[in-house]
Amino acid sequence: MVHPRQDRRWTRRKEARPAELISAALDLFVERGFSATRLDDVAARAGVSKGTLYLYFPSKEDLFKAVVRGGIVPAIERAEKLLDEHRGSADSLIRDMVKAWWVSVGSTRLGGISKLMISESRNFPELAQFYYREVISRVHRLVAAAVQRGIDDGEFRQVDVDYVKRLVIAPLWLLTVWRFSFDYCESQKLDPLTYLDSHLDLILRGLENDETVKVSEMAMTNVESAATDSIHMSIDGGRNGRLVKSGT
Amino acid sequence: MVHPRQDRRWTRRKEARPAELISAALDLFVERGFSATRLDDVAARAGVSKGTLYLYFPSKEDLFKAVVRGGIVPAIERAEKLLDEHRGSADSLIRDMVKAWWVSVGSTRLGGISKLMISESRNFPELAQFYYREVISRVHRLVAAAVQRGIDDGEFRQVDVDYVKRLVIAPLWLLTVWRFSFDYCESQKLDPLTYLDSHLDLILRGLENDETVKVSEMAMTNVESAATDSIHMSIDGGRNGRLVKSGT
DNA sequence: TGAAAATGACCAGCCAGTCATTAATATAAC
DNA sequence: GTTATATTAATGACTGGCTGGTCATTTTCA
Repeated sequence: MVHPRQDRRWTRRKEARPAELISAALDLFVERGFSATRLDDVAARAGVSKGTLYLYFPSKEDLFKAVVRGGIVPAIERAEKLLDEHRGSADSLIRDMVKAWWVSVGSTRLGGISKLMISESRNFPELAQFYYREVISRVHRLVAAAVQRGIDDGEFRQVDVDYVKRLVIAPLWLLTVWRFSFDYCESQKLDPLTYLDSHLDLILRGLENDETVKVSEMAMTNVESAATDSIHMSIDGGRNGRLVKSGT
Repeated sequence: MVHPRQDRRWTRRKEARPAELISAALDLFVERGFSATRLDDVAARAGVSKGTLYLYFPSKEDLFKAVVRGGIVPAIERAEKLLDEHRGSADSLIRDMVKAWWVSVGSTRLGGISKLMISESRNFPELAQFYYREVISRVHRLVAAAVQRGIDDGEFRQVDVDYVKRLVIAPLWLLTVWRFSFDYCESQKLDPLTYLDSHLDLILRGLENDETVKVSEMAMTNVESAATDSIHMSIDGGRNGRLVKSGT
């Protein structure tokens, strides 16, 4: 049996094709949007012809689904694992989750998919539902669980997690969308890590189970001191676990 | 001189056309996106033929610019006036601004323009720059000024307004984008006003100039009381001025 | 009756998806 | 090893539908 690659240095074989096509498609979808992406261009970027593309994906929409499935879903699975295994304060859990998101999605090409889905959801409802089911609802569940844990542990005050989960996510969403739309319009660039840090500080401070308020109110009326250990802990928790400021 | 409308009940005359076309275009752009909107449809919705549309707008892109200019810019001007004329805490100023945004943009068709711009920014860079210049940068300036006022007055703690302004805006952005993309995917709808309220509570609490912490720390060490008036005011400010919960 | 406004058939170009054809590779036969 | 044959992979010219934009013609109105 003769080894398959001989005259051509590396005749590309069937197995590699789908991944190459998906990677090329991700680039172009993110760059130009779904409709504006030409399948000829996707094929060309993957080094094949359009006909070949159709050997592996029955339609443009299926190609898109494959892009989402291949990129985002694994990242979510990692985050779900993080939630399960995390030991420590809800504060640090949320910080870790945001950091993980930035490393594996936000700062990469995958970040562009959020924007892509926003853009195309109306015109491709089936795609939107797919994305909602496979991505958004899972992320929501993840964040809600983290916030709920904080409430149960008395670390956060009582809030409606269905709303708060969105408030935790919103700035992340904006960050990716921004990077893929108006970023280049802005002369003075913002630093993503500082931005995420500000967000975490602000929102976690907002969530703090604020015994301190009661203390100060009591102080105003009569009593001079009260148990403040737990507060102090949560305040401290709001300071540590910062994102490391290194890569872009 | 015979009055112009006679046989036809209200023969529409030149002056009304641009506004009618812009309104129809807004509907369709928001609903379908820029590329997917057919000029035939825009014309039909405005009750004219495509040829007529071209009498008033030289191209699809110009029509789009007119839509943005006509809808958003006036709303921003009102907000700028609000900033100038507002007397009171920065807390209530921000609440008022968010409320005004909801009433005149967020809850209306205009909200769809944000999503539209996100979607099309890459394919129409000139449009994106126009929008950035005329809308985004002005909104940023507006919010930054409000936050800065709070800092200057000692109501908010020292924060980097360039980042915080984005954190104030992000949930609003997400809300409109959501309404025009994934809203229908979700069985249990979220109430926009509760959402905005949660956001304001959380972020304004996060911004509070937290003398209380110092007070409690001091209480733990030695001193028994301190000036807490300003804190109390800001805490109170965090409770009043809520959005009225009536219309959708 | 003439000017202004409106029309809609038409064109040119674009692109997702198809398929008859060609190239590459595996298997068989000698 | 080599030739013959079968099978699988890849190609790219083609098509059918669509739509931004045009313009010769018709309608409206002063």
